[in-house]
Amino acid sequence: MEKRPLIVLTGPTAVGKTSLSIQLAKAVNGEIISADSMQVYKGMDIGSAKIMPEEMEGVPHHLIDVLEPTEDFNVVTFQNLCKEAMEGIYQRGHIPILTGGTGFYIQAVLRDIDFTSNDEDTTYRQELETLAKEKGGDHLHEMLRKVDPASAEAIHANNIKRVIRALEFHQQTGGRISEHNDQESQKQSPYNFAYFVLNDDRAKLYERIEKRIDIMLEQGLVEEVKTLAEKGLSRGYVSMQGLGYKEILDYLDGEISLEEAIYILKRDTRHFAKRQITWFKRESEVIWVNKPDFAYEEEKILAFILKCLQDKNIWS
RNA sequence: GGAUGGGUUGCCUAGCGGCGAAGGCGGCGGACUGUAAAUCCGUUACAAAGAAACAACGUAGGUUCGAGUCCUACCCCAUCCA
Repeated sequence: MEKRPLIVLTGPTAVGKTSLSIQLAKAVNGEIISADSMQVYKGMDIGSAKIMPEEMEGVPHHLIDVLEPTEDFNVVTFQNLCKEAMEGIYQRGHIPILTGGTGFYIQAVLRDIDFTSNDEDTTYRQELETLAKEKGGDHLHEMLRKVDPASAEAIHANNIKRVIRALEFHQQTGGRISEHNDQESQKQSPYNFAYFVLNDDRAKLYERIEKRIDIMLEQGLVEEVKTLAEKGLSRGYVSMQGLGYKEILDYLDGEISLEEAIYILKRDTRHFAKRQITWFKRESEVIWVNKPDFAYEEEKILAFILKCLQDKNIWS
C-alpha cells in the first residue's frame, strides 16, 4: 500500500509556527491540524495563543475549539480526532499539515502508536493516587518493581504519574508497559512524511516568549481566566493546567500577586520551550529549520521547506 | 555624627571554631509511548581527557593546631535616632 503524505511543522512555543503554517498550507494546498493540547478548548483563546478565524486566510483548520474546558483531553483522544480529520483531508485530495508544539501528540500520530485503548475506568488510577499520598512514591515504585522491573528501572520513583500509568497498564492488560514501549518504538511511520522543527537562538526565543506574554496580558488574559473561573473551572481540570491559566488562577485566588504570576508564567514558559526542544532533538528524521540561517525571512524559510518536500518526494 | 543589623559562589539565603561551605532561585542538560502547556531527573567558579591540587565567605591585621564562624581597625549597605 502506498504511504500517504503528511507534513509536520512544529517547534518550541512562540517561534512563529502559526504564521509559517498558513503560508505553507497555501503553497501546497494543505489543511492544518492543530497538534496542541490547549487550543482544542473553547474559550481559551488568549492564553493558548490560538489562531483567530481572520488570521486563517481561508485555510481549513482542524482540532481547534472542539472541546469544552471541562472536558478531559489526552493523547488517545487526540490521536482519534486527528486520524479522523486526516481521512477527510485525504478524501478532499488535500495534504494534512500537523502544526503545534505538543511533541508527544505528533509522535502518537506520526508513528501510529498503539495505546491499547482500554476502558475509561479510572478507579484503579484513583486508588493508586491515594496510595501515593498515604505511603509515598517509593511504595508505588516498589509495587512496580515486582510486576515490571524494567519499567521500575527506567522510571524515577518520584515520577508518580508515570509510575501510576505503568501500574495501570499492567493491571489492565496483564502485560508490561516497558515491553509494549519497546515494541512501539520499533515501528515505522505509516506515512510518507516530512518533519520540520522551526527553531531560533535561545536568547531570541526567550525574548519572544516574554514579549508574547506581555501582549497576552494587554489583550486581556486575566479577564479570560476570570471568565473561565466564574464558570467553575479550577486547577483540577486538564484545561487549567495550561500555562497562563494556572498562574493567573493562582493570582485570582489571591495566592500570589499579579507580578509574581507573570514572573512564574514567563519562567515556566521558557522551561517549557526548552523541554520541547529536548523532545524534538530526540526525534529521528527531523529537519531543523533555524531562523537565523534564513535571516529571519519567512519567504526563504518557505522556499527551503518546499524544496525539502520536493526532494523527499512527498507526493509520489 | 550616634545606635542596631548586615556584607557568603549570577541572585537570594544557611552557617554560631573542623567548611574541601548546605539549600532555594535562575541558567544549562536530560527523560517522556493515555493528565505532555503535564510529570520527573541531573548539573552549575574557571581551566582540563582524567586524577590530584587549586577556586565564594567586604578589606587589612590578630587569636588558634585549625576562622565564614572569635578579636581589632577600616570600607560599604539597610533601618532607626540626631
